[in-house]
Amino acid sequence: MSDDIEIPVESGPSQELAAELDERAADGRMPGRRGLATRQRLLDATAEQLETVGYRDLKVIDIARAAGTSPATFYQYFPDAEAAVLVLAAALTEAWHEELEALVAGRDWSGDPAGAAHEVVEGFLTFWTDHRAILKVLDLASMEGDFRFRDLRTWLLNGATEALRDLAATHDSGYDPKATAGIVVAMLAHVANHRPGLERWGVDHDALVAAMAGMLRHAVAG
Amino acid sequence: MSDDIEIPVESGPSQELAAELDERAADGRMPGRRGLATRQRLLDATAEQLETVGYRDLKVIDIARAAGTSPATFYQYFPDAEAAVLVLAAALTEAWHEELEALVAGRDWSGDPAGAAHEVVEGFLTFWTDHRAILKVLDLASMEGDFRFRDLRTWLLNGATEALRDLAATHDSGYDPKATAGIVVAMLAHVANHRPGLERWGVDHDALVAAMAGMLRHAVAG
Amino acid sequence: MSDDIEIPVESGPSQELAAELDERAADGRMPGRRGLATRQRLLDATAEQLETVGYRDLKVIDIARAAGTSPATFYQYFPDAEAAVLVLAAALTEAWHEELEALVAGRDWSGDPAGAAHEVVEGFLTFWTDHRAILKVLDLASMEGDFRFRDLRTWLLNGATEALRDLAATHDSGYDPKATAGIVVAMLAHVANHRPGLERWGVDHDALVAAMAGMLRHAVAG
Amino acid sequence: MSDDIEIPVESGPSQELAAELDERAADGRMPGRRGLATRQRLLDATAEQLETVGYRDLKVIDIARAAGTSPATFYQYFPDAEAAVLVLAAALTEAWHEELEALVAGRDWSGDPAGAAHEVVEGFLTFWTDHRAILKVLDLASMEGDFRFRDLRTWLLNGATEALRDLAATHDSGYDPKATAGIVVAMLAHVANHRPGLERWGVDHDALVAAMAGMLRHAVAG
DNA sequence: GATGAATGAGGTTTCATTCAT
DNA sequence: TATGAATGAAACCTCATTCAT
Repeated sequence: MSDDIEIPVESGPSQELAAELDERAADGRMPGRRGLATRQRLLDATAEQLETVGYRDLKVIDIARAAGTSPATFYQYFPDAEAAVLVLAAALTEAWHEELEALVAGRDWSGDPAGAAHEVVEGFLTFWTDHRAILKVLDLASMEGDFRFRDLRTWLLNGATEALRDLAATHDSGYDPKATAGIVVAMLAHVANHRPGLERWGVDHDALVAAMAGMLRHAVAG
Repeated sequence: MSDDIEIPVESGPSQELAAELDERAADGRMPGRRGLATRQRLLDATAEQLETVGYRDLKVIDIARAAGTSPATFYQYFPDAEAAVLVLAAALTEAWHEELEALVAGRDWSGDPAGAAHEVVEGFLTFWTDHRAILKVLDLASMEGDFRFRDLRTWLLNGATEALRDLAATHDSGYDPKATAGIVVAMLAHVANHRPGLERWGVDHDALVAAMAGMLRHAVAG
Repeated sequence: MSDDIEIPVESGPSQELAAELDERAADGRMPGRRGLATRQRLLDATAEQLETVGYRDLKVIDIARAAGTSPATFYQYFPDAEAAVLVLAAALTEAWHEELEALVAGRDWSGDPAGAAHEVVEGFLTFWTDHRAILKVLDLASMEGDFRFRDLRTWLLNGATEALRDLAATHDSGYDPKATAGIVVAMLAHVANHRPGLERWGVDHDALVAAMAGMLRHAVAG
Repeated sequence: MSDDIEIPVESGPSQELAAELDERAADGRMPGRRGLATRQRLLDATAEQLETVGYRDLKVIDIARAAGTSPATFYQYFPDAEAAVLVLAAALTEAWHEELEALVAGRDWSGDPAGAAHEVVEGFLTFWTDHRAILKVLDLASMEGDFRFRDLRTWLLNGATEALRDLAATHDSGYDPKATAGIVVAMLAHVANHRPGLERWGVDHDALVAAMAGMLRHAVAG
């Protein structure tokens, strides 16, 4: 283990992000009620575009159209399309960081480990599916080394991962609990991303969940 | 289980791809030695761009420049940038399909299951790291539902996945062997993609490999 | 000489300008105390922008921000950015027309022509340097044929030029006194504009002033 | 005098300019015959625009239209409109640097100083009028501190200015010959720029030339 | 009086793509 | 075979300007 090089994500995403996430308009002023509503419509439209056309083809002009405004208005609230995505990702992180932690930590692992594992897997897959558009961006941008997105991703998953690590640490498997936790989350994330492919290949949902729950339980609960 | 809707990937990538992959030039003729060399330079340049700028920013103009030619020449050999990527992906699939199968199947699972699992994990991570640029595209495009890339990805991993499934089937874990195999591959792939992130988070390579090997062994060899 | 086509600038800038210079707000009403203060802040901000970014990049949005207001407020007082510049230029003209005349006329040319010439040159350079931002606009717009700015420029310099002409007329140099006066002012203006360049080229301030004073004295005082 | 801080313009415009002036296209390659012709058409169109609409309103789209091409083509040859202007200015400098020097140095100053002065003034005014559009940019940009343009301007006028300095140095006026030369050139330049204004004010061409020639002669030839 | 908010309009810039050589 | 050259098309982005509050 090398805890010493661990980055401090316990306190939330980095300070640098703050500047990119604040709600001020292009002229530096804080928008009023109406402005914030427009901003929100633009964010909704961005999410919508992300689901329909993907990150690669995200265009300011399309977001604006979908929001019922003009590109000029978009630029009042965000410097570019990526900034809006970043806000969405931050909002997702904010909203789900603790929920995901609770998804793992709030289970009866000692009384019903199989049930706990099952619930975690189902909960995780549901979460991932519900938000796959943004999570895809988070994944992709992280892979490409974008610090802002990677920090958000780390923070989003951090609570759950640490809860899994703590669980894994309670029994001696002979493996690094941290590594185990990381791997489990990776497994869940990747399966969630590629579920359609797996199903097409002939693996149905229940079998998938059962097998993952089994692996999860074995890994963290012995 | 629904083996009945399983798509026939055993025989290699779909026929539709063939048209996109052939080596004929824009005028329908088969290029000669010199033409093929140019085509290859363009492919190499495409791979290079994929590594440096990523899929999202892949541009014909940059590929051509990197290959020391002009865009016009590029269009002699490929209809667009994606087509070149497709060729690269197909070549990777072609070259590694059996290697990956052998990576799994060619191990002494009964004699030294721990060693076998370890070798599979290491081999897989190495493979993925060496080709991460193209594999990233394969992943991304698969996630976005592109059939051509998804078929290639399936075919690339098919040998290994089936070998894992067969292994898993030899002992009764109570779980669907196919699901198990799919999950194991997913785990390997995702960890490979996010290795830098995991290491930054404080998990070093050896611990990661050990934990994955443990999970792999438990999943497919009991 | 063609005094007959001479335009009558003796009485101040043209009537046409009046409309552009009045202090009424966009709605035609005369602003009150608070409104005039805002207007003045906008003028100050315009001058500030002129000094920092120049005429070419003057933008209503920047003026408003620098004044601590919004563009909408700017349009309450001026139809566009140029109008504010015009007001600044007119104010400069108003304030300096007589001062510049006195700078020339109020000297002891018969008793101490060398001293008088020296004082005129120094005074002129100082004036020009202090107001170079607006004078640059006056120059540029005049060169581009804008009547409003050219009339202001003419009126600004008129008193001084005529005083020089009168001086030149008192002795017979054989040259047109008016031409002489115009040339002298041109020399002063251009040197003032390009002082940094001349100094970089290796001519220091004192040498410059001395030489100009010499030429000025010879031209107008024989 | 402070020759020690004199910048070395004897060898032509700075090296940095070279990069901005070379004829390579946007892709870094050297255009062929046809490409260079197009480039030249764009330069001509730029000069034309400069004369009709001025520097402040120079637009790539207008240049392209005037050249009978599209903006995209413009960007093949220049990074922006200013770059084209810079090329024009450099070409003017290149073409006239020696001519202007000869205009001063190639006169019979000892035999017919009045005639020499007259010819210099007339030649200078003609030159300036013929190229006023670009010279205006050179002046303006120099005043705004743009090194590239200022270096070009210095180099353009350098030959003539030094010739004037040498002349001034041959008789003891008591003034710095360099300052005198700089002032004379300033006078010529400014009068040339504002000739229409002076004529409107009632000074006709001949009187202007005569008076300037007189001043010039007195300043440099005693 | 002041200004939040919205946007039409228009120039900038980049690229994929074509075609004649 | 290769490519110089040109450009349509489309997105980006910025501002001047307006209007309702």
